[in-house]
Amino acid sequence: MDDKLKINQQLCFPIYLLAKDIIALYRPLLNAIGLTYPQYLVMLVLWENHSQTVNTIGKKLSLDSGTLTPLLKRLQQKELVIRTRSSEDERVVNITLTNKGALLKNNAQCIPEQMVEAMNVSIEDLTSLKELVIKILNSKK
Amino acid sequence: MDDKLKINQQLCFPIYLLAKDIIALYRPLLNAIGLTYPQYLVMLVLWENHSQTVNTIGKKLSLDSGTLTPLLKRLQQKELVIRTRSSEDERVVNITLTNKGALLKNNAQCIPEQMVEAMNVSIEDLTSLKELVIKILNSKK
DNA sequence: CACAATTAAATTTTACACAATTTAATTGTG
DNA sequence: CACAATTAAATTGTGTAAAATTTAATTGTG
Repeated sequence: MDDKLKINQQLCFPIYLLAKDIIALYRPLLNAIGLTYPQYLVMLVLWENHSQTVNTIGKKLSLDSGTLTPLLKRLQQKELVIRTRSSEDERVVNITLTNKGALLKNNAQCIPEQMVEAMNVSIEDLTSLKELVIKILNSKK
Repeated sequence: MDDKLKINQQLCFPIYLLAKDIIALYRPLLNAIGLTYPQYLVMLVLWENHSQTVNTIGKKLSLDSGTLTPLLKRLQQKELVIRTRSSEDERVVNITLTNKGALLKNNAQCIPEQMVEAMNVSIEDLTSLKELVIKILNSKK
């Protein structure tokens, strides 16, 4: 009789732990450039596309305005982004990288490599993990 | 020239998304029994062992007192647990299931099965994901 | 054109999560 | 025994997350 409610029987608990562990590994690396993990995600999105609406950023990261509005205000305080209301549609807020924000990308270049090293796992395992996770993410309607 | 800082190149972003998605799938199921996901984890640990110290629970779930103290006070308000100082060591707080807390396990029995269905993924994929994640979790020193 | 419906952010509330500090109790060593 | 070091929780502060509500602007239909 195996108890399906045993913590080590749970399928989701390891993923919850891994997600927290990964963010903990990022923390010292991101701390060096003054970002938190969610802030880093926003910056990644902006480094790919200099100026985007709050809505667009939210869709790419699955975050809503309740999370993004204060986060973006913190990035603005750090002078990494500028927030401006769209003139075509006053409801829309455009987030644009400052020069400082764009230049921060240089300091972030080493992070992916440092993370692979910090995780102490083979590229093969990382790759199959990523593919499996993406497959499962896509399996939802 | 692939840009290692592209969001879809990141290995950790899919895991971050999956962890959030899983908690989102749990939410309606756990809402039915009045728990959040971290509260559910604490209850899982207590259903396996009726009475444990805050410290023990924290080690099992990788959560510190800053998170657990208020969470456990909420479980106490719901009359699912009792918090008592140990008489042998006054620094230690014992968390004990109430009758109500123990009985809640019956209402939770169906959740693992409902989750597998909600995730809409084959058992094979879930199993290999879990094993890979555990392997990676263990690969740290 | 009017006005209901929709949309985009912001705000509010509740609840983690973690770092750092504080408080109180216990333990180890001289 | 004394007292520094350690340990366990609690507290404080900062920063996500998500649900629900609010505000303001825009769009669609009669």
